[in-house]
Amino acid sequence: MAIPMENLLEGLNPQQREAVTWNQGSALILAGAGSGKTRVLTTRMAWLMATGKNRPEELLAVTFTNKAAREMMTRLSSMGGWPVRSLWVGTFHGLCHRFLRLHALDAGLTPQFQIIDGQEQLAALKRVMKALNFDEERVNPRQLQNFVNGHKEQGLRAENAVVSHSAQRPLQEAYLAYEAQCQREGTVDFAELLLRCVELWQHHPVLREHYQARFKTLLVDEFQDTNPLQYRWLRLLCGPASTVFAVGDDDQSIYSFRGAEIENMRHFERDYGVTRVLRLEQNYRSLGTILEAANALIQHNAGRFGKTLWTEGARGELIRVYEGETDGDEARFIAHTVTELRDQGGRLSDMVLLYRSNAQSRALEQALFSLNLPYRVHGGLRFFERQEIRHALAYLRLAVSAEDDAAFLRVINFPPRGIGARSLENLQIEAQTLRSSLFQATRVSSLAGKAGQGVQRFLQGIDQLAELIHQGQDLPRVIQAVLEFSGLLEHYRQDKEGADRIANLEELVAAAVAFTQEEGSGDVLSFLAHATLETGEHGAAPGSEAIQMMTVHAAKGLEFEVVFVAGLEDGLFPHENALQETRGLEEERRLAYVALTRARRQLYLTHAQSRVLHGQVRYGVRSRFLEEIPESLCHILNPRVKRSELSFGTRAPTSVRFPASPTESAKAGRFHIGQRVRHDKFGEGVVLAREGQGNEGRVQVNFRDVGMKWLALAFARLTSL
DNA sequence: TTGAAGTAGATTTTT
DNA sequence: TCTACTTCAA
Repeated sequence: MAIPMENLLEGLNPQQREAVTWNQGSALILAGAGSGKTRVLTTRMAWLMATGKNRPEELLAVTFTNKAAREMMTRLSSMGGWPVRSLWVGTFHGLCHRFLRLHALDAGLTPQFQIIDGQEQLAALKRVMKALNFDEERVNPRQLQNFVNGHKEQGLRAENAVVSHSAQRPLQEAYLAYEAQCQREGTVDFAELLLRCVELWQHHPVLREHYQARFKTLLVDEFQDTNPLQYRWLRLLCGPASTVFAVGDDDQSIYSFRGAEIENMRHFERDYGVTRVLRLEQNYRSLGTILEAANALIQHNAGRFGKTLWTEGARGELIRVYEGETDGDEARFIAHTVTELRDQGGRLSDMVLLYRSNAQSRALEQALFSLNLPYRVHGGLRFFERQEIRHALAYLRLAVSAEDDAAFLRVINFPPRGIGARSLENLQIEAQTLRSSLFQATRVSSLAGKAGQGVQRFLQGIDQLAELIHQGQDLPRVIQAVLEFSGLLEHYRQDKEGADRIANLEELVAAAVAFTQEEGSGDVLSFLAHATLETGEHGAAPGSEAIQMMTVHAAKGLEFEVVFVAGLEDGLFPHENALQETRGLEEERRLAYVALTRARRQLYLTHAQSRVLHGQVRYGVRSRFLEEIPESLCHILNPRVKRSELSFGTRAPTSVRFPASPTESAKAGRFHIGQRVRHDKFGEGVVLAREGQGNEGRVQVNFRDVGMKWLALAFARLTSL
């Protein structure tokens, strides 16, 4: 044993210790925010192994994110000398993928099956609709996607779909056709990974019993986020002699729109004979006042398991509440405060700016920018989601599986080879009569002769690629070959803005090198799965000194010294779509609870009297969630002053305190925000926003005559007035 | 094949 | 009001 037992349990509080050493069957651990949940989970695994209760191969731990899975692995390996790499620790999707690769044929899949992400799924559904001659007016592709995923998350195939209105008939029909199309093309979407796995075990009792006997302990992280399909998955995998160790927090359930059901926690109690729920309530993250506020807020929800966070630490400062006059004012307040905190020695990377919806980031970014504060917005495109990367990988996919029409369509005319919509239509017809894939149809079609060498070269290139893969050529070299023959590099070299894309393509080769080293093999299929399943972190680059900006959803699981929550108005947060029913409102409240509990030391809650939304000025009321936090915990920064009492005439106090003054924003460069400028063609205007550095960036200018324009500084002839 | 022009849709999104 | 996407003309 790598670590003696005493050391393993050392430093755990009594509740954590009880959870770790639980010995009475399945357990449900109610783990509050910042209560050391991951530590308990990993120590539990280590304890099971150290006591000889389980051998490593008898454990299976499942999480929702790759990050969480990695964190568990890292902690485990720091705890001792177990063969961590051989452990079954991963995301639901990652583990399902593993099972399905092992038993592809039994699951009714081609061994070359490819995983598609949400975007590719949407594209696939649009193709289905086209094939069925469905009007995008009548059936909305997004709605169809929700229909499909919603059903899959409930474990329902198209044939069993719930069709309550006649308007849903077409949706079911499309779902049915989509299933067939995926089967034909050898693609599997995210929900399908789970569903196939469940069906695999249902249809193959021998397999199911094998795994049931093998995995003695199943550990589940973030249990409150499981959907019915995942619940069933777990139920099937858990054998008569196995136990489940489920860790979750009903108060942090914020993904019901993705099919998650908190009720699963109640079902769990019932189905797994849980007699006592263990609670981790001691919080190691936040100061007392912050916890008090969070506790008070969440108490307004009904039907909770119930828990109260507490800390041995100090109470800390009061929560600062600021009411802006406008959203711009709110943003300037935050930017000013950030500056102050930084000047007092605070680190920007210890601060986060949270909001309910991405649309809010704009105004906030503008304010930060004009004070020259570096910021980092989370939630943009991730590495493997970039267009050029998708293209490159599509070539790879096509080489692996000629049936993959989605991949074919992505690359047949990119870079352009003169294959227009017309030729594609003909191809499609040809493929249909031949009952073959588009790629195969291309081989025999007249198009190959007519449209000339481009297509010939394309066909040959894919064949050669397939040959390289067949020979076992190493992955980076295969990708290099893709880049060369496809013409992607050449294409982006012609493109004015292609430099970044070329850099990313080179990065792809680097990623392949890294992957090959980590995995110890350069299997193309594994790499493609990796690309879809692990879309690449888009978190702040480590070491970058910038304030982070993200939605509250994205902040779950993270913590920061200082947290700003902006836009606390009814209609925004809680969001208006959720105001109707209690369930929705309660989820919004949990979301607010998540937001508050991200803070270690300082918490700022802000809102605005008016804000511009969808181009219209909206007058908001302060969020009910603010009212639910005891006033005694708050320091209201701007006690309401009646306009008539002001000596500034019509100006409100807030706009006096936080002006977007030129002196502050001038630092932003030659064209600072608020700067009046002239353009040869557009006339006079005012700079409203700016992106990028120096001459590389672009500015948004509101021209008196022609309105708003974004102008690249490198090209636009702008003169300051 | 590109660009302009028009139009729907605008919460959150671990995989 | 903005943007992302489709449609239409050249």
